[in-house]
Amino acid sequence: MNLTSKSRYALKIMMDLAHYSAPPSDQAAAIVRRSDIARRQGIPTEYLDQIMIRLRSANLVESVRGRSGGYRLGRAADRITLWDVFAAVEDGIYPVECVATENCGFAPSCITHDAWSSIFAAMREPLVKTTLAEATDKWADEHRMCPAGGIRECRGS
Amino acid sequence: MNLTSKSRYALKIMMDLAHYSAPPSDQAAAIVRRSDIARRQGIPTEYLDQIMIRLRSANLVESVRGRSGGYRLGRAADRITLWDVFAAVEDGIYPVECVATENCGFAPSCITHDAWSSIFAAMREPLVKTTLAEATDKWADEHRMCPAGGIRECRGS
DNA sequence: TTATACTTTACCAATTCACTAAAGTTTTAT
DNA sequence: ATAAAACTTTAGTGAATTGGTAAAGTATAA
Repeated sequence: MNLTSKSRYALKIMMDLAHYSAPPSDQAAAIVRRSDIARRQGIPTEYLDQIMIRLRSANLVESVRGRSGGYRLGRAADRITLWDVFAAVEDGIYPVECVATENCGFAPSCITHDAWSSIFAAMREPLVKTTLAEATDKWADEHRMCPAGGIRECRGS
Repeated sequence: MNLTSKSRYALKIMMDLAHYSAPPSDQAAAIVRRSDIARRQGIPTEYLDQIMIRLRSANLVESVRGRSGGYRLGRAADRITLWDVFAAVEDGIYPVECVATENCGFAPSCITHDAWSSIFAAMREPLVKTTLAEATDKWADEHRMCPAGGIRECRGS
């Protein structure tokens, strides 16, 4: 399904942001420094920069420049799907070329074209239905973390 | 999801076999020549050979040697899933490394590991549930073809 | 015994991937 | 102002993978 390390890193970035920039109550989301994201998630800073550009172009993150700048989510985590994230950083997501092109096969009609269309739709569905909030909350639950607290204070046994 | 042209060709091959070697009633499945498959599906013969080796190792096809040799399905088309086909020709199917390895992320625990496991399972499901027979029948229905007749005689308008 | 077909191993050019590098630009704290 | 910290943009590159060729060999039926 063409998912590269950009998707792998992008999900880490978005989940990190969802967790560490979550507004405590009704305040604005906190700004997270890119160096903190890179350190926590083990992403080379220069490579993270490139991924951030794509996430920003898709309005999935907002950047704040300047001395105390950083990133925050572009909109609420429950309005961002996993598909949004992957589509933002990949150049095209499809299991095979057959899905990406209209005229994919042998004349007059490709025996597998319809099958690939169905496969693609079925594989895409869970990505469209799962939100960043769901993924992050599930992780936080399993690791018994306080959303606003950070890792150190409240790791489960 | 790591699907290469081997999967693309493999599905064509298996659907071609399912269609052209379907036993008319209770007879044995017909043998289909590799050159016919290659021609109909537009696959370089030498490359088709390599794919056939993998399909044969997985018992998805049987080969018959000799002058009037060729291939037939290894078992009934309704007992072959699309996942079987792709798993046979790919070296490993997973959206990202996170799924393939136990220790994928940053210590002490990867924030995205569980999410990727869920994603993988959800994307795999439709492939496991769809059989070659379903895919082929659907195509034959839409193109109004007689399973035993071949393309020429009965193409729909 | 020969034509036809399948099998196996080896090889390679082109592309893509994942990342590095370096020279900027922008903004804020002081 | 001005320096520090952070983000932006454009190039480049080594390694790995992909998609396909090539060639020599093996097996079987007519």
